[in-house]
Amino acid sequence: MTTREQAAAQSIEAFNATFIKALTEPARAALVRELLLYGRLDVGSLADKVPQDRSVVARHLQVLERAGMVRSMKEGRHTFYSIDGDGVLRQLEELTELFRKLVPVCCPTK
Amino acid sequence: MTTREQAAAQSIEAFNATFIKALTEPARAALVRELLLYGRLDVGSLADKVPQDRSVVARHLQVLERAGMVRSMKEGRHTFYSIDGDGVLRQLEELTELFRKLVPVCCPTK
DNA sequence: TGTATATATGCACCCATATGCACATATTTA
DNA sequence: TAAATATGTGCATATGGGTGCATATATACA
Repeated sequence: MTTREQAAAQSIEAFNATFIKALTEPARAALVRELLLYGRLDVGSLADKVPQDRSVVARHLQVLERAGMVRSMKEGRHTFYSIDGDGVLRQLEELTELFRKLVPVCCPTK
Repeated sequence: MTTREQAAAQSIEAFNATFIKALTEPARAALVRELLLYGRLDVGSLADKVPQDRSVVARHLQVLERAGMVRSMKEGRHTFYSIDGDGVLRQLEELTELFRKLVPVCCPTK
């Protein structure tokens, strides 16, 4: 496998990252926005701020958590969610660093 | 508008960026992969390498171009596409830098 | 000119997934 | 224990967007 093939494979894998896909749904982006604003909310409070049903909100939050965008903390009957700032930043930095190395190999400016 | 509200608005806008959404479609990712491998191809050559119809490939390339992922160059009846490596890297760096500033404001680690 | 080639667009179809309801599960409180 | 509250899950439906066909547009060549 050539360097170029490796680079192509790596970058595709990186761009396919779950954490990027999670944000391409407007409803999920709206939830992220509320969490950025308020820092920490439970499912019900979030559901009050968006048009979707509580069950839908709960499922979107699960997707965001699997994607590493948010963390959850159970407290009694409530589940509080908050943005995983460090986690997101780390993923963004890795993606940027990878692509920084790839550009000279894959797609040099003529 | 508070600093926090500004930060939330900025980051949502950034994550909603077209260039991120463009890559979450497998067919488009496959086209990017071919372009990373071969550097520069016209629509027909790309269509030969993927299962989709030529019309579909043409449309995906339009999306990728609007997203700043690829550049196009018309030469006669051919349209050649190539990865906009510097453009992609710049967008990734801006996104990372923005979020780096946002984390202390929006979502500090407890 | 006329024909062939390359790409782009209008349109209808289909599929993945977002959605909401009903219900299940879990926890608190009277 | 019973009732109320908070969240999660099964299931049927709706919807957005990817898909291919037919066609339009543009360029090259005879």
